[in-house]
Amino acid sequence: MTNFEVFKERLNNAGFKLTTQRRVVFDIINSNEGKHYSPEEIYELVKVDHPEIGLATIYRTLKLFEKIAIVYRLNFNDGCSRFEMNHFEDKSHRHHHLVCLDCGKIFEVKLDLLQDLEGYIEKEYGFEIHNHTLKFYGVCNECKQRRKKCKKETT
Amino acid sequence: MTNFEVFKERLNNAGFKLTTQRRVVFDIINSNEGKHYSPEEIYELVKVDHPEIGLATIYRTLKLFEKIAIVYRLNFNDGCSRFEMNHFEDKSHRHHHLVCLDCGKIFEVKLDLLQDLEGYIEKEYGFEIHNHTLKFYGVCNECKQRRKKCKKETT
DNA sequence: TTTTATTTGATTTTTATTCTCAATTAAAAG
DNA sequence: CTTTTAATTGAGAATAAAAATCAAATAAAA
Ligand SMILES: [Zn+2]
Ligand SMILES: [Zn+2]
Ligand SMILES: [Zn+2]
Ligand SMILES: [Zn+2]
Repeated sequence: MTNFEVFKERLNNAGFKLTTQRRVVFDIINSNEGKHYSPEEIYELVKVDHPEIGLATIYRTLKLFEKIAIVYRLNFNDGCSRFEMNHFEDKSHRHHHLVCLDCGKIFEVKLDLLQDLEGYIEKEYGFEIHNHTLKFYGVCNECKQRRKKCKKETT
Repeated sequence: MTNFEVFKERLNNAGFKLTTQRRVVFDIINSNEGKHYSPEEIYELVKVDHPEIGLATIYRTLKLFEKIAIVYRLNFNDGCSRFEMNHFEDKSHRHHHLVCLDCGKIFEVKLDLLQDLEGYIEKEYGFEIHNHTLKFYGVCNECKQRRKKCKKETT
């Protein structure tokens, strides 16, 4: 079952229509693995082939996609929400985010490693975990190298 | 060293003045462990004893506190930032958040348990971790009980 | 006490997101 | 393939959190 088929099915199950607008937004997010687009960015990409589609529709569509679990809404404290595919076909595909405090780049970590913690929480708090988001803030490898180099040059 | 002394020191080191407004906002956040207040909520609490303090000052102060690592900015996707003390005196005090999808309540988990994952990330990605945020979404114990009860009653 | 740069309150401005509503359209029914 | 119907859309207005502005106030250095 392809992502698109899952998408169609979820729309149907929730009683929503498959419109051109929804298909276009889906395609952009689905074909940009690893990107974390804002509504405005998606709007710009949509405009290229579909200048008739309005920004309000982008916002509405993303909200709908979030509701039927087609996308995840991410927050990197940069003044807007960002979105990425929910890779439903592959549970192990969930990932964490590394946010570089220097260059602002976002990296993805495919390994989950939260089983212990989740087990503890479910047992200790009786909290039934459905999902999680984990972000690490720090300095990426590239920026670390650059810092070293600058240090050397000033010595 | 008390939280307040650390607060004064950090203001000083960063070259900022200790004003009444800053002291009042600090006191409210510092004396409300476990709470996650929005700027508006802090504004309401500040008003009780200091109706002369304006909302813009609350926003400015929280931004400053975030910069000098007095507070953390939290995001629970409810339309505003929320803030809590950075418990600097005790590193092990960092905690994760449990967000109940039913009742919206926020719970805190004091256990970190991310050492393995952090070690893996530092080694595998060369990413130097300074901080992290981890949220779990699910159903809290209370809401789980309520669901069970409702199920029984309808049987 | 005087000086000076910082900070503040009040207000306006900005900007992401939502709302409104008439016109359009997907898809169910015939 | 039409007709019907309710959902959806585009354009623009409305909302609301947060930031910017600026003259007046004030902390802290001299
Ligand atoms: Zn991602
Ligand atoms: Zn970097
Ligand atoms: Zn907390
Ligand atoms: Zn609950």
